Amino acid sequence: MKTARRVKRPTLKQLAEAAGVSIGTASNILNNKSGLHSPETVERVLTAAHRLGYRPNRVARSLAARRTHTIGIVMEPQHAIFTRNHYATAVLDGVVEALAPRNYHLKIITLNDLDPRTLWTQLDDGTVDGLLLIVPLMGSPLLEYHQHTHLPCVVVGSTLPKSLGFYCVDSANEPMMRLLVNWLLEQGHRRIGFIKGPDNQWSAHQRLKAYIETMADWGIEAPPDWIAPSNYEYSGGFAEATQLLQVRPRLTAIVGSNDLLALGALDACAQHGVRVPRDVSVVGFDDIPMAALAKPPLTTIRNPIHDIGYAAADALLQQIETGAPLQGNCLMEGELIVRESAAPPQSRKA
Amino acid sequence: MKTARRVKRPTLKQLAEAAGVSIGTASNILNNKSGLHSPETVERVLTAAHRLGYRPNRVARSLAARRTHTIGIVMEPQHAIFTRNHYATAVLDGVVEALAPRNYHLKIITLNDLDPRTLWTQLDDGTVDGLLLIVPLMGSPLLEYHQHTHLPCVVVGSTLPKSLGFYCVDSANEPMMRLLVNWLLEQGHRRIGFIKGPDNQWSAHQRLKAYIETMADWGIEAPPDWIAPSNYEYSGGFAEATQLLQVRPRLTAIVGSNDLLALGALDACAQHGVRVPRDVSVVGFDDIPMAALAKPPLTTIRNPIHDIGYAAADALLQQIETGAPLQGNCLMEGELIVRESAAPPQSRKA
DNA sequence: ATGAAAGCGCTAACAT
DNA sequence: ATGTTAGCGCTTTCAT
Repeated sequence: MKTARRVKRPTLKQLAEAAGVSIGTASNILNNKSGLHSPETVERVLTAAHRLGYRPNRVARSLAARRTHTIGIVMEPQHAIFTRNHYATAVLDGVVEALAPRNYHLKIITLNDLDPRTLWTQLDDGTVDGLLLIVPLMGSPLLEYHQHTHLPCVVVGSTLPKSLGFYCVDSANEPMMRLLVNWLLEQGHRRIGFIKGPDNQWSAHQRLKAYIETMADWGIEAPPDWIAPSNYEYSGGFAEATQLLQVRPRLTAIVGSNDLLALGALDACAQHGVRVPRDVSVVGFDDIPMAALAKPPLTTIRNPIHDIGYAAADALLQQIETGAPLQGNCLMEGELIVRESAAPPQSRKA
Repeated sequence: MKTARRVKRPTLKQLAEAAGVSIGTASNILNNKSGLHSPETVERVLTAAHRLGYRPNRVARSLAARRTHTIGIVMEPQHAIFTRNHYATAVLDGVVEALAPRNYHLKIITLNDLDPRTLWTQLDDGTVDGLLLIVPLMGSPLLEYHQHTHLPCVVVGSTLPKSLGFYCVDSANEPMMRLLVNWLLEQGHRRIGFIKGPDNQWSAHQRLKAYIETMADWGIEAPPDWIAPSNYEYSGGFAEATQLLQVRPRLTAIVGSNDLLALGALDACAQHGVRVPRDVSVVGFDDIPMAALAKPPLTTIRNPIHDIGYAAADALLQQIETGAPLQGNCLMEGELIVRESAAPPQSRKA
């Protein structure tokens, strides 16, 4: 029975000694910069590494190479709860998927607050090669990014004004919302209500704009009481739909500008004895997992969030590795998912 | 207009020079090891740091101090999809919450596979001070942990056999399932079916055991066809409930050993015209967000997953900082959440 | 109270 | 093809 205690992990130096080569040679071989090395030397080093149980110290490597092979993902503090943030969770999945095969690592950066005195020290601390900013909000200190750091950066889930200088990967909010509203109009709906997301999110404004413009395309000017400002949450959808149900003459359809809002609207309808889709159609935006399980199953637009996360990570790595800043934005579309919560409006027996 | 380009971030050395102190002094002051330093020196260093925009390089600090202030969270490869893994997501939230105020950082470690040749090099690479193992499975190479590394470690979501030598933070699966089944029995149910989780998860065995024993306490020996092996997923619940609905004489209640199974069961009932809870009661385990929104809302047990994540991170940090291995396990309970998917059995008009 | 100096474990440029 | 050496930016003794 061996009682040898390996107090410390072997270092490259020890490995080199054990293999009878120089430390530089050992380093090269372990980093696959061979082809320049005799097969037997390679063999000797690899064998010794295995025998000693050598494991490279990535921290030392990062310091010397000035590359950490790690990226950070940054959220607004109030959004940093994954169980209540399907968007961030799905982005995370996409990022993880993009990183794994490229052997990059991922750091979740959780900010307690966005105090500008400490913010940039936390973000730019040498531990990451680049940053993914998840749905930065209007007015966020994060938008001053380029004044404070030169770390490569990609914005996810907000399509920012060009002037801010970020490369953004996001849903094509306007085309997608147009598609959705257009479809409702084609189904025969004219009196369509809209529950809007929070004022500090770009996507909320973009989706609302698309709704208004699409209605206008059909010659309809939506009055203020058809548009309910809310917050992208179930409870908001429930509350606002309750209001929209009071509009007279009645609305025949309600657009939740995300699925959570629509799900809340669905339950508000059920609670008030309004049948969906017979009395009113309800549609959402995102196609979160719960949408398909709703009663009735929710008609919505698939938001390719996972792919957005993947593409964003991909773009960031490219920027890190080429050093070239990315141009323009990447806006991804998603198709309409027709389920059972929407149908052509019934002619009503008044 | 300044056109100065800061090509490189200032280093501690430059800061020290600028402040006219030695590098060691500057280091001490920045790390709040003052009290040993004259106020004016402190002042000079801090001012210089601010003026230069000095930001400590955490990588260098980690190398020198041999502490990274980072922990890693490790999942089985097939579970590393957060959008399909509410458990891991909720644990993540708890961990994030525990880490933030302590100024620890978090690395998500995504393994493509558990190949033992590369596994430990990936886990023990010097970038983390400790590891959180999320729901390791029976037979997983991760269980050989202590043979391969001495990194501090805490297991989350699996209560492992003592012999494996891990400190585990987990739900108190047996007491909680006992509570649930007991309640059903108290409601008058006797013919209670059970949908079991996957064979490679300890929790599945523990929950089943509690079901069987609680039934036995009431003098009931559940026959094999009351127990449906499945996989903790919605689709499994749907399929197995469909089978359980065929059992004759009829079951009056079905226990999904997690909420997803119960949700599937709920929909299977709806699909087959079986009314819940009138014809059959359905209960779950976990209280995931969807449970409350189900139709009817699901009666279940609250699984304090977030708190488990928090406690696990807390335990790990303690172990890292004291160096003392933790003793025993930490099993957390959760209360019964009575909603509308379960009711006393109806006497049936045959 | 402050400074000097020796690493931490590795990469990369250069020399041979 | 291999060895030597100078850092990477910081912490931490040990002197003073």
